[in-house]
Amino acid sequence: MLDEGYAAVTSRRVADRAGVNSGLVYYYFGTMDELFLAVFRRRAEWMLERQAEALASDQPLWALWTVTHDQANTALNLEFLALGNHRKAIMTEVANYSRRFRRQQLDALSGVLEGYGLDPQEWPPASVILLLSSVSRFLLMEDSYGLDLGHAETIEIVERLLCQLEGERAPARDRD
Amino acid sequence: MLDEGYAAVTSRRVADRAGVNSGLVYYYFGTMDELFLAVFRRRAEWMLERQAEALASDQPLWALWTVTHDQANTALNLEFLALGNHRKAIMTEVANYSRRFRRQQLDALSGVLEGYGLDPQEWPPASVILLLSSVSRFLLMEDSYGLDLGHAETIEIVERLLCQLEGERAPARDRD
DNA sequence: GTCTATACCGAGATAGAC
DNA sequence: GTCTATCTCGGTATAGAC
Repeated sequence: MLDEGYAAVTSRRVADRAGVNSGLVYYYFGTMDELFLAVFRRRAEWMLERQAEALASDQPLWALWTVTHDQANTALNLEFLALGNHRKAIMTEVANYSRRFRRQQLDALSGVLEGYGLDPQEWPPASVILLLSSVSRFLLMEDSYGLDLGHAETIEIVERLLCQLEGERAPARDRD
Repeated sequence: MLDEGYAAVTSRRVADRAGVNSGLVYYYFGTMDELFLAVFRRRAEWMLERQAEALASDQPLWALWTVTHDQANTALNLEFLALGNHRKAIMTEVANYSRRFRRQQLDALSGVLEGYGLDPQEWPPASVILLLSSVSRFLLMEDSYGLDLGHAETIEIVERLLCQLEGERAPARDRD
């Protein structure tokens, strides 16, 4: 899916990769759509856990920034989004999980941001999260086709703001 | 392409829609990839012109914000991006045009932003453009699957900043 | 549960009549 | 230039042996 796009994911190739016959795909999943949904749900659940861990750190903003800034996730999400564009069931699932991600971020950060002295009137937590997420995703998207004009400076700006709010980023323990 | 995704665009269906035989697609374009490239290039050229007009206005930031905030473009771009993900020629063309778009924005806005009193050290023009573009795109992407949590507040923030830099948005003449 | 075999469809692409 | 006809391939999905 990452290398060749969702259209390249066929029952035959999946079965080949798994070392079984293509009939088994239908035995276990029913249709290809169900297979895509199963993959999506497993990934999404795993990412929700990862995000929950990140948000539970003592520097939740830095952690969110780090966890969002993950190339593989962005590329795959894009693929699922494009897939959802013309498969209703998948679109619905993408929407549901997106809401859960956003909710989780909001629940974890609303109090924290106020604690940092941010006026929720002027800088609503939902907006701070949205701004952080969108910059991160957009840069990664551009990276994917080799466009990085202005990226370094922009990352610097974001991280400067994070520093002001949350202090220096603590040294990573197991971040790549 | 918008309704059903790029995979649904086949030589037969294109020919049907045009009221001709599918062989003609190959007569005129050679391969389906060439057809996609032709569509992409024509659209991109048109959008470059639209962007140039926007940037030439007396409120170029507002104009850029408006022109970027266009649903149809975002959805189609996503589709081409996904298509490019596994067709090298298309990926290359997406990259080239993205660079031209960014260049055009930079050339038009660098001076303007400095004129607004923005310190280019603290707020490099490339970053301001990147921030504006990424928020706009991200919100539209979320809109496409019905997620709008925090959107209104975020748009308000962006437009508040635009106001500070460029004054009230002038009443539209022929915006949508 | 896993396989082989196969039905069926529609894709990309080409040949050749007109 | 436009058509019909057709080749070849690979997709989804199912039936039925083991």
